[in-house]
Amino acid sequence: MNERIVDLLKKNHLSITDSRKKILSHFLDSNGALAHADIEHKSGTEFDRVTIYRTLQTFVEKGIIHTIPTTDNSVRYALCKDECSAGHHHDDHVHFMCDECGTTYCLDHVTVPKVELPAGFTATQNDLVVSGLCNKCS
Amino acid sequence: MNERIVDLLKKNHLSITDSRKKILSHFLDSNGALAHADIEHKSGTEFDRVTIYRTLQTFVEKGIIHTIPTTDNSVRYALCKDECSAGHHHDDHVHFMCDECGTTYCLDHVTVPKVELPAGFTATQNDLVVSGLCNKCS
DNA sequence: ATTTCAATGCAACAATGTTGCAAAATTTAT
DNA sequence: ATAAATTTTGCAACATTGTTGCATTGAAAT
Repeated sequence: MNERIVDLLKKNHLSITDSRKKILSHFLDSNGALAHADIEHKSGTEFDRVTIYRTLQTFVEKGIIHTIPTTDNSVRYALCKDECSAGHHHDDHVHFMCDECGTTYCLDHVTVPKVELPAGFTATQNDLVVSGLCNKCS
Repeated sequence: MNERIVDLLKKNHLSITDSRKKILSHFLDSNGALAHADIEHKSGTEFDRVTIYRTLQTFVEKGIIHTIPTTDNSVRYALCKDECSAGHHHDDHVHFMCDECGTTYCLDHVTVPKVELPAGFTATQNDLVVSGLCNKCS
């Protein structure tokens, strides 16, 4: 587990620091997506708020995590699949937000169907946000 | 134009006030979606910030406008189609965000294809967020 | 081990959103 | 049309969220 984290950081030419290792492990531990506040609570007073912001920013830039569009417009992050972190070619994501418990799931196996766009519009990324009840709440 | 606004407010049992009329007209004037900040700028110092927040909240509750999930997690609002404002049965939306100019378009005529969900998951709403270049920026 | 460079913590700030309450405006009833 | 009842607004104060500059600390390279 710890090796995987260190590898991920090395591969992206990032210094291996406590905060980065801890924050990455939070993502690996949780099956869902995390908001900044979640990480702040999980970490207690271990790290400065600013450090968490900057770490998340760095991870997004490196393609380790990605932001998720949500219906309640709260900022959430989730681990990228390998293909995503490799380059900066964005790919499509399907996410499920539970209206009851608020958990956000990444449905990686579901493919986003391509949609027809009006003339002159070109798409580089498709995000499908499905909301409803998850398997635990229904 | 003004009649349509008054009708819309009356239909939803809302008092007809300057701020509501003005904010609604901003939505009718713009083809895209608006953020709170957009409305604040368009309105100048005419209304208090709090009034704008509360007006938008009210409109969302009444189903006059809806929030849009965005990739940059900024809160945006757009007018609902009639079917949407009628009841509170959410329906599916397709939105397009231009990476260049940031304009958000509601693509009402595009239908969201249903996706297969894992067992135990039930969907009540599907939002598809497509990003790329709009017809003006490509 | 020492230098070099990157990352952190702190403080201060900016933006965004919320709440309570009195004043003003709108609607309803007389 | 006027007065009472209700809703909406503006103000103030506050809470949350996110950003920036800079000195200090820690990691990496020589």
